[in-house]
Amino acid sequence: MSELEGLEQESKNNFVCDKDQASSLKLFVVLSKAYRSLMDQAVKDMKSYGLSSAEFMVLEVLYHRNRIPLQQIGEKILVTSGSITYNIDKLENKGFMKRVPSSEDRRVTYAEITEAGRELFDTIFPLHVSSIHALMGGLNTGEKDQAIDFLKKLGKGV
Amino acid sequence: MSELEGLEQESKNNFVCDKDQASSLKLFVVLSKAYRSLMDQAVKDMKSYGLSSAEFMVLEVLYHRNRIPLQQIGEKILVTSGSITYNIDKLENKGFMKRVPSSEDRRVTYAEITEAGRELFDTIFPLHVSSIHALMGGLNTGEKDQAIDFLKKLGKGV
DNA sequence: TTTTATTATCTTAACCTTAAGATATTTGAT
DNA sequence: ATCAAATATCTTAAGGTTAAGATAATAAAA
Repeated sequence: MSELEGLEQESKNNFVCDKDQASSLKLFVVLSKAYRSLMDQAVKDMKSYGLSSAEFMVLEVLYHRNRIPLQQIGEKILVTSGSITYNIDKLENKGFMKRVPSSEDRRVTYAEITEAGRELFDTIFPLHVSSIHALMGGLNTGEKDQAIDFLKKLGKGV
Repeated sequence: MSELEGLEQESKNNFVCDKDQASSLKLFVVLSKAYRSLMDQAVKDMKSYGLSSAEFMVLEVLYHRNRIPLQQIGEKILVTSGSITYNIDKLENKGFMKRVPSSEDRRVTYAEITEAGRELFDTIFPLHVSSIHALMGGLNTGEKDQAIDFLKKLGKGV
């Protein structure tokens, strides 16, 4: 299939931005691409354990906190209450956690990891970490530390 | 609301990974957070022009290519054909682009930017660039260049 | 030439997220 | 003690993405 059919022309764009802006834009594009390709792989890894990325993150929180109000999970992983309800329902149906009503504050429901959930996570977390580590193979340790530093600054700058 | 109700305990986690893995994981977390907070702001900016981020990206491609097969847009911005159909429909309804059937290959439909689309993008692209530039204020120019280098390596490492 | 494989677009259903708002409970102010 | 504001969870509807597959057209192979 030929791609030239008469009218095509490359770059009518006559907007030129200064060098600083250009490098900011480039950074944004490169960051997006890196994030997407890494996250795609990470998601595949989590799916291979039978968990969506949101479920994985919730379970990770529960693994470290054992019992925590639903609300606080949403704050930690930055999703809305609707999404928490949805994902907690799924994890509860799978038997990896259960809801426990608070006796102190009847508005509150705790999420509590079950033995099955803990066993699952004991198994998959090391696998996941080593999968992430492999993804980061493009940088050596010193570069990673610098990259961490830059990305922290970027995140805060917003 | 007290957060301690009897059974809580911090970190039952007894999995310890080596230092390299730990810094890979940290990098992944920091990258995710930076991406999300930057992208949240960028999306707000695009919404302020009346475009979703996907619509913005499609229009950006069209602005530079003028006319391009639908398929190739999906390849450029990494979305599936279903998503292209959805977003092209919206842009076409808004009058910013139109479908043009190829006369050479009847399977192919070109997306072609309209004058209205070009005018819109002439207006909003400089605004968007300066908005992105502001978001990147956490790093100076040299740091940006280094960050770009690292992120390229990371993206390729996958 | 006929068949087979590939390609481009569109359709549909499922999934996941958010925003808005409903309900119930608790806290704080008067 | 009462009323208003704040908080936690859930519900619903809408937006947007993907995966799978339907359809049609072209290219390649037998």
